[in-house]
Amino acid sequence: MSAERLATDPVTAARRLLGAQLTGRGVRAMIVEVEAYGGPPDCPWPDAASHSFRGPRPRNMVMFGPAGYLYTYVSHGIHVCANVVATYDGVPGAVLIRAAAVEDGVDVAHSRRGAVVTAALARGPGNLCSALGITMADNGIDLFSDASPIRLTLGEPHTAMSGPRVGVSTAADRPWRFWLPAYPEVSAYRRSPRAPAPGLSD
DNA sequence: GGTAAGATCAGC
DNA sequence: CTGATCTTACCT
Repeated sequence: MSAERLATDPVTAARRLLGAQLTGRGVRAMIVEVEAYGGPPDCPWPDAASHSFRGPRPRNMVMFGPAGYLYTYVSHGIHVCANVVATYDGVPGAVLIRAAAVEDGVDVAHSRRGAVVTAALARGPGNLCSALGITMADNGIDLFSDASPIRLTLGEPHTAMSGPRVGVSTAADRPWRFWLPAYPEVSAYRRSPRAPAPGLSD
């Protein structure tokens, strides 16, 4: 069971997810950009930017479960974003999948995204879920089960770049985003307009 | 029961 | 830079 390789701190899990294959509904893509998210103040990896920071809630329950499960949420009422749950059962942590390079099923991904898009079909967490057909109905599924419509296959370690996470208003300087160099799917960095001046947070 | 903010994206 | 669009969480 490869899920054991994700039963570790969110940063290590994030690095291990780079280069992994995510297969969903006729599309196979290699993960090229991720962000680590931790838990409440009293856990080993406190993280004010994490959805689990204020403890378990109906929405974030799966973040508190075992590693290797899918946590989805709706952002700004518009986009679905996908996380892979990390850490140990009972300790919250997750890795947001921000971008992937579509390697198989390009036509399927293309039809889901719309005619205008040419390259970078899965650039950005919302676009990625759109391309792979991931919805809120997939929240809580086991990514390592043969029965799941979305599946994950880990690969070999990669050399990664790192930097601050995109769009978060708290802990804005923490370098918990990781990506593989030279992929056009990697997002441009955008600091949240609500974040304090660089150097003053976290 | 009201309201404000948000791990986004596309179009000016 | 701004608007779209809606769920969640927190307040009264």
